[in-house]
Formats: sequence, C-alpha cells, structure tokens
Amino acid sequence: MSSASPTVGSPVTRKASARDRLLEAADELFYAEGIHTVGIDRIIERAGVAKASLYSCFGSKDELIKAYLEGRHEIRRSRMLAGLELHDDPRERLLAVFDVLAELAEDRGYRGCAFYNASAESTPGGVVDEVSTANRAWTRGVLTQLARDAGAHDPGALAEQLMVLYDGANAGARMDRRADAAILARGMAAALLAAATA
Amino acid sequence: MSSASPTVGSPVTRKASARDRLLEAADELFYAEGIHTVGIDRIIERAGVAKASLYSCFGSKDELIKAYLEGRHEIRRSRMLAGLELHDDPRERLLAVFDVLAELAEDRGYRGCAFYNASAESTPGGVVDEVSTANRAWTRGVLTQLARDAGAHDPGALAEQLMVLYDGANAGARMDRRADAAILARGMAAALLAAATA
DNA sequence: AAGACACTAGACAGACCTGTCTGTTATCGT
DNA sequence: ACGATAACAGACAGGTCTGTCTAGTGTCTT
Repeated sequence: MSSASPTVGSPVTRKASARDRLLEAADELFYAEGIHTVGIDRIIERAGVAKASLYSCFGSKDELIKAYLEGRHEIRRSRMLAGLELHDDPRERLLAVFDVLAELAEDRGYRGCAFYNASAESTPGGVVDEVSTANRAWTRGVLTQLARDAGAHDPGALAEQLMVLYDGANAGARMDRRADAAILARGMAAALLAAATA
Repeated sequence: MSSASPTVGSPVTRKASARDRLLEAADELFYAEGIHTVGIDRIIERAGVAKASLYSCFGSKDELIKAYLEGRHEIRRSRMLAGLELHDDPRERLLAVFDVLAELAEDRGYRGCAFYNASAESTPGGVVDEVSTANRAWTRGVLTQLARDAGAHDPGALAEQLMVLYDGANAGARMDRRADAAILARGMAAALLAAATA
C-alpha cells in the first residue's frame, strides 16, 4: 500500500490489455451493427477475451455501452479539434467542421452519428441518453464558439443553424452511403456564415 | 372459387379487425420505443389480440415491422401531400414541406424519422432497409419536383440541399425535443430557394 | 341447422442472451 | 521462491424472445 514507489509508473496499460481489446471490439461491432443486435458472446469472441474478464472490467453490458460511447466522444472530440487546428482563419476553422465530417463520411463503413444510432435503439432515460446529450451539448458549444470567433452577429442562432446542417449531413451520409451531404452542408454553412456576418 | 359473386364487396375491413388493431399497437410501440425493445407480447397485449392471430395475419415479426413501416410511409405521404395542397404558389408549396415537419415535431412523442430509427437498429440488407430506401427515394422525388416547379435552375441540386435540411430538422427534433430545427430549416430552405432561382 | 371462418387463451418448445461461478494458467513484484 | 493479480475456458442458471400448437368460442353464410 504505502511501501515501495508512490508513483507506480504507467499503472494501467500493460501491452494490449483485455480492457482495450474489449473496447475496440465493442466499438467496431456496436457501431457497425447496433447495440441490441450485438451480444456479449460476439464481443468477447472478437476480442479474444474470456467472458469473466469482461464482467470484471466493466460489470455489465450497459457499462460497456457507456464506455463505448464515451470512447466515441473522445475520438470525435480529438478528430474535430485536430481538424480545426489546421486553420487560422476563423471562417476556415468553422467550415473545417464539415471537412472533418466529409472525411469521415467517405469511409465506407461510416454509419452516421453513433450517439443518435444508440439513442434510437435504447429506452429513454438510460445511460445512452446521458452520454448522447452530453455529446450534443459539447458539439453545440463548439459550434457556438466557432460562430463567435468568426464574428457572427448572433453566435447562438448561427450555431443552431449549423446544428441542423451537421445533423443532416450525418444522417444523409448514413442513409445515402456517400459524403455528398457533408460537402453540401459545408457550402450551405459558408452561405449562412456570410449572411450572419454581413 | 368461381361460384357466387365475383365481386365480393369490401372484402377486407370488418369492423375493427385484429389486423388493424395489431398494426395500430405496433405503430405506437415500435415508434415510441424501438423495434428491438418491443416484443410480440407487448404488442398483442396492447392490441387485445391473441398471439395466434398475429401470426395468422402477418406470419412473422419481420413482416409486422415491414407493415408498420409501410403504414408510416403512407401516413407521411398523405400528410405531406395534404400540406402541399394548402398552397398554390410553388414557393409556398416547397416551404410547406417544412411546415408539415414542424407541425409533427411539435407533438411531444415525436421521435424523428421512423425509417432512420428502424434502420439504426436492424442489420443491413433486411426488410427495413428495403422500405427505408424506398421512402427516401420518394422524399427525394417530391423535393425534386417541388424544386422544379419553383423554378430552380438545377432542381436536383436544390433537392439534395433540401434533403440535408430535412434530415437535419428530423434529427434535431428528436434529439432536442423541440420543433425549432424544422422552423430553422424552413428559413434556410427559403434562402436556398431564393439563391437557386436568382 | 350446420359448417366455415376468424378469433381467443394459454401452454410449450427452442433459441438466445446476460450474468455467475468454478477451476486452471501465466505473469509480476517482492 | 511465492503470493497476488489478471487472465483464460467453459459450464450453468435464469430470463426473455419468437414462433407453434391445442382447444374452445362466437359469428356469418347458406
């Protein structure tokens, strides 16, 4: 407990821990096929991990789902921030949101917003709703800040418009299996921004 | 077979047939809670119908799901067409699409696009995909026609933009539980239309 | 009156799914 | 060297779900 070294030195990651492999497998399967459709057995089989390890790491399928969504949130966050940092001009930074989305949507295997999808197949008031609304609030906040930085007259109002475009591009990318919607959304966002700063 | 009357005289509807009650119950439950979450037993209980009748009418849960989505398509179709017929001006007719959506979204209990939701929780390539893509093609066709009637320079291109707005309004209405997105989408559609006919 | 038909109630089979439990093996710090 | 920890494999229990089957009831037509 108190003996030896107080700093344990990278206490979590060992090489490719069962937890990580489980999370990776769950991410792939849940996103591709849905939360309900994919059972525990398929996840542990893909992860090459014993069932007991799953329940030792996460405690329940619900917690695994929560961890999956939190991971998605983290990835989305870092990817978007990385996309934003490519530009200095506030206008370009705002539009970069849709560039990132278009890039994601080009990947075959893109299935739309993981949070919306998860929400569509889970009972209201559960863990999914919690994480989903948090993610949505974060997205809204980012768009508002970008709108403010770009000099929008009413950043909140512009952000709401951008949310419509963002949601629409996401849904379109899933249903039509192309990135066109994101590119269209970028163009519309540019027009909105021009109008909002005039 | 060949005896009696060739025209049987309203052969289907009796008073409020088990089939209709099943379809109504399935519609309410599937839409509100999702396809996977709702089991056969809950449907027959709400419909006040025996399980054997369900399987005699539909054959399987999959077929019931299909019938549910086809019913949703029919309702969406008639509601939208009714909304369009309120106006003569082509511009107003195009924007009426979003008026109808806003009206729907105001209903608490609105949960977004039934087809998208169903698609999010079913394996690709099944009956759900089939009906969903058909519905999507129909929507796209209507928007294209409205864009043409309104004098858009490139009706197909405008329709694609409108699809983004339509999808976004639908998703936003579900996630935020308000009709704001549809109203915003209407405004953006008006701006797009003005630009496309200039 | 009688048979066809649609429906009801509910038991049942079989599959699947989550979660637990037992027993074994390997690695690591001390 | 040894105990602790983490992981393994897999059987098992309990529940839920779809779909089938039996048996009985009412209604409509002829």
